[in-house]
Amino acid sequence: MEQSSILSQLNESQKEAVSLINGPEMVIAGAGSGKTRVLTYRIAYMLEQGIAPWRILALTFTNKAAREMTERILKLIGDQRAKAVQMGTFHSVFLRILRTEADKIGFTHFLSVYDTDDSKSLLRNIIKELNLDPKVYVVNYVLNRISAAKSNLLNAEDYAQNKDAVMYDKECGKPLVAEIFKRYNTRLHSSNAMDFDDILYYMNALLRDFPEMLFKYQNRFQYVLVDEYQDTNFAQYMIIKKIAAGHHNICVVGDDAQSIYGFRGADINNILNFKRDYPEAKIVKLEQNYRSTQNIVNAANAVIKNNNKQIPKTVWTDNEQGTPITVLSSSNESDEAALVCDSIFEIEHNFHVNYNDIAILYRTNMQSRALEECLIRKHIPYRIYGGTSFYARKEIKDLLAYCRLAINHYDEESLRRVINYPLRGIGETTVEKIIACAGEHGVRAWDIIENPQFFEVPVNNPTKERLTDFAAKIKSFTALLPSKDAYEMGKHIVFASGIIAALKADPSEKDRADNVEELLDAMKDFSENAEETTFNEETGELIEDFNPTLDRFLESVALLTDADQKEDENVSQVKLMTIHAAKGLEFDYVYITGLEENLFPSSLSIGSRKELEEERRLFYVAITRAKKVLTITHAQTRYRFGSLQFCEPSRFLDELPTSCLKTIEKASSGKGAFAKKSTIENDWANRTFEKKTAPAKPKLELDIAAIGRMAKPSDLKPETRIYHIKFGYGTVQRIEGPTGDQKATIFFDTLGEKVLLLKFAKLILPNK
DNA sequence: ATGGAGACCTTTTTT
DNA sequence: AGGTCTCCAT
Repeated sequence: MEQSSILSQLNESQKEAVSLINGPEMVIAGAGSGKTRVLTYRIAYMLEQGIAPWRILALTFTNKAAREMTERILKLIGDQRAKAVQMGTFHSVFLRILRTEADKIGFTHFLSVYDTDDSKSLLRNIIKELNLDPKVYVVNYVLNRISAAKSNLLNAEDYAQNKDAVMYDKECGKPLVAEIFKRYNTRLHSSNAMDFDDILYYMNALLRDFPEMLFKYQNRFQYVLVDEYQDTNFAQYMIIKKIAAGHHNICVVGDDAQSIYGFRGADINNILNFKRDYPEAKIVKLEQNYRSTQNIVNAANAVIKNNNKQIPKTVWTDNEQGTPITVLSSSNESDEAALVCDSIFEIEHNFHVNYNDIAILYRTNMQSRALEECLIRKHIPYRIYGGTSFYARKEIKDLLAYCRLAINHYDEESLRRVINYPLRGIGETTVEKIIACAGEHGVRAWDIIENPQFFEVPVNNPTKERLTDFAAKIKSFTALLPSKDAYEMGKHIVFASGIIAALKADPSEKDRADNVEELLDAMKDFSENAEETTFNEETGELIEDFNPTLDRFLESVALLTDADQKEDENVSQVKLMTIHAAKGLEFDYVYITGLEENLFPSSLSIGSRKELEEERRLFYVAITRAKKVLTITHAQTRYRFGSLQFCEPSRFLDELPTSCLKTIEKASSGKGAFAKKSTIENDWANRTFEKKTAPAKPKLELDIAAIGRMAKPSDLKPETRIYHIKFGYGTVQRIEGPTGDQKATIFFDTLGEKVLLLKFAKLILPNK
């Protein structure tokens, strides 16, 4: 065969991974080895070989990854056919299919997707209805159990039959989880709704129970590609297996060393056992790292070596040695934040590094607070990814609930959400009566609301009238759906529902009103710009026609993840995110913070080897995000649950090879280099920077931690007892002056009155 | 009904 | 510590 121009841009193993398009193949792609490149080139190559785009199913973990890949393929082959590749997340591709085939599994095309909040809210209601103690039946526990079951393809009946599951719940003192599960599923079903896990569960059920469906989709998807295969769970594994059984053209790409979603049911064995599932499978290893310096690659390798279970591979790089990794020790989290911010300030100032090329990573979202405070203080632009997402906000959920309800009247969670918002005199008691009444009659809450007279709900007549009024309003929205696009609908609903009036009536709700506006903007953008390429299944003809209807907007929004947020390339901001959120990304400069025992590795993982190995993989992922410079920090104390905790440096620090590190002062005693009292000086900062950062003074700061914590201006009021390193204990007399330049008058026990500038004075708030 | 004070709980990680 | 939830007073 003639050498394809696509293949000529690849190294030998990449070429191998791309060009073997028939038969099963597993690509083990080490960090930074060009995994995305292989996937996109492979698809481009397939298209070039004449494979019809709609025969290709490519599954990713984020919409963003899918979008980027489509764009890259488009660029590679310069052909609109790229858009017709069935590329998307597991959830979005399968949801689309389930909508098409909804009647087969007892749903309608307009089914709702419950997000985690909706699921929790429904569970809370069920627990209440069963008169169970919500302190015993903790929603998170119940949801986790149900989610894990569904991810393993167990439905409520299977669960109730499963001795291990039932036994486990009994031992936890929660014997009725199976019963809650059953009711939860019944309610989801009668609400014409699915939760996230249902999308996978029902997709598998569709293929399992309907041979014609299996045939249809096996035939449609003759080539299956799966990205991040190490993070697939059992349900995903089974679906892929079923579809791929048709043509055996399955290509999975992943890295067992980067499997970090075990807690969510991802099973690393899916990748470890691929060869067993497909004995004829070709295994290709991508081991050359193009991303990072040698120091970083070596450090990552040394860390991951401590894990037992893995596919043997040697990641190496031709890149330069690079800057050694710096490990910084700080006395507490604000000190840690200050070290990071100072360092960022310096590199920006001295090397004109774009803030976009800098990322601060952490194990848990809560760690972002101290960092954020410091970034604000130092005027460093930043953006935090994750945390409460836009679409989880109350006002946004309210508006979306109206939208969902207009499309799917049976959506009980949406109904509950807005039936009395804005207030229309339908209280909690009435809602509960409706739900109870619906249960008795075996109908939906909506049926009752539409006709409260008929079902004899025990509420008074004015209330009944309010119910029918509400139903009429929703139906009036529904009537507009066929003729209006998402934006027109959104605009109409915002006004007609009274949401905007309610928000505008209260000046303190200004932010919320703005957020609603923002959602409308998103709807507008969707209505004007969304496009989609579909195809005629018989003729393979491309159809570019797209109707930006409200249901399509909701669909696009329901499965969004934080990673999917649009990037604004024009702004320059330091990025803050959890390590999980950073997977698949890369940055020139990376700061990994909070390398402390019980935080990273998390206290919840320390108990088992398996979970500890997952934490180590997480550390591996974190290290390998860095292209040029990696800085790792840990704090000696940290506030947790409102009280000061002493923190041992993470065991992972000891796994970093000294040859990759900057300077190490060996501790005179103790096991590892990072035994409590040792510090690593940031002499990298001293050498390169004109303006030195104040060197850390660990001894002094340890003392601070022992006495109390650094006082914030807001802590200081007259009568407050404080401690000053030089002047000793004293009592605050008064605080005066403008914020940021305040003066404190303090009466010291031994020295008498002194006036100190808060900006400079290191005042400590002693522990009681 | 509305709001405020106090209890209480949080912490992995997220599709 | 800080946010959410609950219960009590208005």
